[in-house]
Amino acid sequence: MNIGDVSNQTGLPAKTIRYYEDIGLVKPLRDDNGYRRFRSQDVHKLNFLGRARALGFTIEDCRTLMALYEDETRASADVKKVARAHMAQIEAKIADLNAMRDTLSHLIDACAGDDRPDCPILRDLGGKA
Amino acid sequence: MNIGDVSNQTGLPAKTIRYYEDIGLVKPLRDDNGYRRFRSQDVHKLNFLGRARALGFTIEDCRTLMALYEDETRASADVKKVARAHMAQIEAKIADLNAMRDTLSHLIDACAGDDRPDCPILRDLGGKA
DNA sequence: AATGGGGGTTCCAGTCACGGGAAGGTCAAG
DNA sequence: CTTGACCTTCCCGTGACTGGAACCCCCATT
Repeated sequence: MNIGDVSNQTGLPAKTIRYYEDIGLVKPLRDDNGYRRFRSQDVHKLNFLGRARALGFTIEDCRTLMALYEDETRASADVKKVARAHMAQIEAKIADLNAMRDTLSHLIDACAGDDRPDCPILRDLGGKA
Repeated sequence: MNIGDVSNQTGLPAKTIRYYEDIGLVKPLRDDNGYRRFRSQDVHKLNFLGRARALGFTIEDCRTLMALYEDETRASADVKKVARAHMAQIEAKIADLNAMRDTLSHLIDACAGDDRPDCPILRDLGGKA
């Protein structure tokens, strides 16, 4: 398979696939004309990566998870540890965003949103709370 | 005031303050020795920027908000529009993260987390759902 | 044989909002 | 006079790509 077919099958842009090769996540073969030739195991790996990225894992996490995936003697505890650390990050991010949203929500509600200049949002940002 | 004092007063790193000057958000004066000299209005602007950034506004949003802040003839509707657009982004992000967290949460719960290799997390990533 | 179009390739630059660190000038205190 | 804490500019790196230029390859049509 050429990169275009793989892109269609996995939903990953060709650019992204090349990037993943660059950083050593996949190692497709090469045809005589220089084209990448992807085996089914490469496609499988790329699907794995796509799903892991969709769950928000960093590339380095993906590298770790791939290694565990391919290691028959892994301990599921190691996988769980990575997943838990990642979930903690996500929850922290959600908490930050919720705080922002709550503040913004109050300010937006308090703002008339008409053609007059008076605005609680700018008052707050200006520090005259 | 020199940059260090401003950094202490605003809580912004000196690097950030220099960066904000670079991109034209503040325009401190200069002393003969080349040091930046910040007037109170500069400090005020930087505090504004710090608060806007803490609410997650992009630098370009900050630029817009600053311009509105300094425009006596603004319409609060314009401010509200920027804030609403930003809040929509935040809510979209929160929704994404919540979806990730829910999926991760299920997978983590299903994973034994012991020394055996069997792992639902990897099974899911591998596509054998 | 030339051409056109739709593949593919590499490499370079840009994104966003800074942070790290080097190399060097300035200033007040001991 | 030297130390140490400031300040300056400049350039590189971050994460995970994306866009674009310049070029090669292959098949089909004129």
